[in-house]
Amino acid sequence: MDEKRGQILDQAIALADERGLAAISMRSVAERLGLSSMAIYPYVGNKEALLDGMVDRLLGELSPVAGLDGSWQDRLRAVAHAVRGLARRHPGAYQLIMARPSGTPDARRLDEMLSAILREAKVPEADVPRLERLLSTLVLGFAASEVNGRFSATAVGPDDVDWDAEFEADLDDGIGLVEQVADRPPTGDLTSGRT
Amino acid sequence: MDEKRGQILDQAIALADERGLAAISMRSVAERLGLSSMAIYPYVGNKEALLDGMVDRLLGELSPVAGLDGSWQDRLRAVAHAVRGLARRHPGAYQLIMARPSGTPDARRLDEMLSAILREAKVPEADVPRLERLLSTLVLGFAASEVNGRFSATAVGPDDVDWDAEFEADLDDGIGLVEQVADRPPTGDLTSGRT
DNA sequence: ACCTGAACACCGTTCAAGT
DNA sequence: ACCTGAACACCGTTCAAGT
Repeated sequence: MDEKRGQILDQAIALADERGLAAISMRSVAERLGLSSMAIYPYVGNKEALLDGMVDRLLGELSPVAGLDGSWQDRLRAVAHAVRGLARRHPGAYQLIMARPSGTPDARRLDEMLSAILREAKVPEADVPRLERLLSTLVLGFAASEVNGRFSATAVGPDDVDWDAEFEADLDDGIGLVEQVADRPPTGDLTSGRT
Repeated sequence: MDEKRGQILDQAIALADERGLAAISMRSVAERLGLSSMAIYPYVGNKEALLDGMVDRLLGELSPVAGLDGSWQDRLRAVAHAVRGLARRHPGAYQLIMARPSGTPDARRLDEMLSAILREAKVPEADVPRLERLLSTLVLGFAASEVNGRFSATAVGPDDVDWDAEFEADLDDGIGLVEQVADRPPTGDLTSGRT
């Protein structure tokens, strides 16, 4: 059953958020469902596939934001806020998204949302894929850093950082960057190989 | 001895690059040095500390770029190229840098280089820490993505991406973003708490 | 001072077996 | 069809012991 697979992934994500990624084992996840470790193999394949499944399930939480309308700036803000919310709801599991590339439909949805936004911003077509990668690095990276503390080592002195304000300022700068590229002759096609 | 610790870390990094991060175990690293697993504990502490030590050792490879002169644009390019080179020399070990925050002296050097560059670019002092975090996310994130294939799932169709050209274009946009902030009234101080 | 080896409580995964 | 339990080759780490 596909529903059982979903339950397993949800419990794995909950366990990662509660006890950290290191607490994830085939045994611990199965135990959370009252099963022996071997009982979950038919549903998730193996541990690697379990982790990939968790990533995909997390990205699925972003789909509500796919159907929004409004200006491209508003939609970019909405996507970025959705990613940040995902990271905060899932502080343990989120870093899997940065660590594991994923080519599933749910994973592509984020890319497509960003590409659509860039096209509406009149970014030259040749720059869209590159800027899409740059933006997603920025959005995913900001959320990851806020959550996993890469920046806490960096943070200056004893002051705390106002992450809400920093997030909005970064978003403004990201929008400025997109506008800058849109108002400029295209960089040239960066793909190689036969078209 | 501190020299022995260095040898252990170097062998651990080499092993990660050759066989992947999953191949790193206290036993496998020790075996590479002809030792039993327990023999390396006095030098590296435990496995977590071993991984942190690897991160710090990797970041140490960036120090040659700290003493460069030239325009801030040239120096930003040099830092970014150095990070990218590090990722390409160490495709297996590099992702530890993204995954593990580090507060050691070698880790701070990169932050300080970027902050110095931003100040020379006349970025308002209140924006320096934020932009420093944004830039390092961009630089580290780009290198990580190129190396670990997060983007290969994203890449459009059957075409290959010219990463060299994309890297330079991203660098241009990053410089444009810095100039944009430098030519603007400051966003206001984003740190909270008593000064 | 530096290293080894046995031991313990874990892993992921295979396989044969149970209902 | 779905699940269990024993087993195997691994882990990280502790501890007592060797030189």
